[in-house]
Amino acid sequence: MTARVSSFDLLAWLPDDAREALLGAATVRRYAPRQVIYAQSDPGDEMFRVAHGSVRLSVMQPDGRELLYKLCQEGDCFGTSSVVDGEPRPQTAEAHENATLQVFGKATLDALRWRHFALNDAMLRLLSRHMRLVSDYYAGLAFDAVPQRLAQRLIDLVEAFGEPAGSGVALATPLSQSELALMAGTTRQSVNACLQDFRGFGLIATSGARLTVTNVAGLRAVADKGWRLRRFLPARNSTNAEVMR
Amino acid sequence: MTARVSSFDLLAWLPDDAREALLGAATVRRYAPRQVIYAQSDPGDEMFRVAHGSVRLSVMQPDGRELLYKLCQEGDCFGTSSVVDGEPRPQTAEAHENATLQVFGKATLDALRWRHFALNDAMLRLLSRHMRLVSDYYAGLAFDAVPQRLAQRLIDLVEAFGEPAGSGVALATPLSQSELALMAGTTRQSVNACLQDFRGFGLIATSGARLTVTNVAGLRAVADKGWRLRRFLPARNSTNAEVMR
DNA sequence: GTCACGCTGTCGGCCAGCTGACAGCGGCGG
DNA sequence: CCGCCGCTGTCAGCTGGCCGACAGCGTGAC
Repeated sequence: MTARVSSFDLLAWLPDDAREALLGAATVRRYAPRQVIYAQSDPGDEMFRVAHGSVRLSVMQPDGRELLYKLCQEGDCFGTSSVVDGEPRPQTAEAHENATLQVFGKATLDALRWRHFALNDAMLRLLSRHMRLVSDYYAGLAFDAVPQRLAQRLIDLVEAFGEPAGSGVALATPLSQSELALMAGTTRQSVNACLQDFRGFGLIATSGARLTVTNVAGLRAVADKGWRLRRFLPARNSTNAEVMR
Repeated sequence: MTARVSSFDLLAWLPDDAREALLGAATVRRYAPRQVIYAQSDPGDEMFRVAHGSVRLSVMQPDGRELLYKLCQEGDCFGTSSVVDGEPRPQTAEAHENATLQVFGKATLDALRWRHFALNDAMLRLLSRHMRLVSDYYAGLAFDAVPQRLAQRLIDLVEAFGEPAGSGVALATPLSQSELALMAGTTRQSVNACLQDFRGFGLIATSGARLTVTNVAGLRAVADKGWRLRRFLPARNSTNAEVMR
């Protein structure tokens, strides 16, 4: 499940003329942090692209629990499924930081797909990628333990929002432990325990909501091979030490 | 999570001329039960449609655990993502019963998408549906308890493979409890306990591997509202009784 | 200053479901 | 007929992680 598919930028896969046609047809909208772009199970026939800022994609369970499965960065497109199949929105999208979005209506997209055939390929590819993302993500939820999932989320985050800083990679976006919990599909308390642990092994450093990853390779090892919370370890830690090597 | 999307039949969404063009371009292959059509992480550029029989789609975890997330019935198409994005197969496909498949190569599909524009729409829709299926499925894994998941899987199964029989709907496909466990993402033992329980409440009847659902509405109530295994109930069962009403 | 609020850090209790183990049972091959 | 194999049925024991609770801390409003 480590095969992360990076880019969700429809425009990047288009030849120049098609890209320009799309950009010309786009409406631009701005959103404030936490402002809802669309809500799960709403009808909808617009696709979005993040021009600036970041957007949270989350699914809400009937019982009220929430899963934050993707933080979109600049270039990422979302909201494609409902445009394509006319079914309700499968997820909620809201602005994370201040966000500027390009909006494409279904009618526009359909028309442009006729004029620029490459748009068909690009949209197929986009859906396919999104599916891989979702299934990798959920498979992790079902099969990996909390520390692994959390490590994986941190890796995803530094890949998308990391910026070099001193002894490691700092996250450009501040994230509370509760938000991390939503991403990893666990509770704040468990996230806290894990982060303590990661810090203890020198994988990350924190100062407030500011998080820096100091050992990406180590984190990746945790995400791949597993890890046990110190809380649950018998005595002098063995397994974790050898994971780190 | 109850919004099941039923059909995955690309051909059903096409106008006659496009459908016939596709059928004309298809190769036909036959597979014996348990024969592998393609394996997860293989490269691949063919899409398949079940002409006859049934096909298991499963994902294998690095640790060897397996999840059987869809049993394809006649008409269902699969293997689309790799055709579209050229990435490795995200799942393993193998014949469940004897199966006859129509095979469509990437080159064929690309060419036909030019000549029959509707094929673009149909493929987009297919991917979108598949994504919804996968995410609903996994979300259930992450959020629902074992009895709910199992009930949901049984409902899916009767919808796809049910045939009226006496006092209920019988499954045309015999399924072992281990296979049900793979579908529900749990263990054989838990499946066993659940089935006992369901039987005790008159939701299902079994004779060997032959399974009959006698109360679909009741099962749906379990899938939606929850349920506790009798094993874990305090004393005289309260919650379950009221779920049944 | 101080109050409120949201965050981090910590702990004990609890429980669903996984693990491993074993018994019984039916069908099939030799 | 016997032995094997894969299936169902059952149980005791264990454990990862959820839940509720509470303390401390920093920041911003008034």
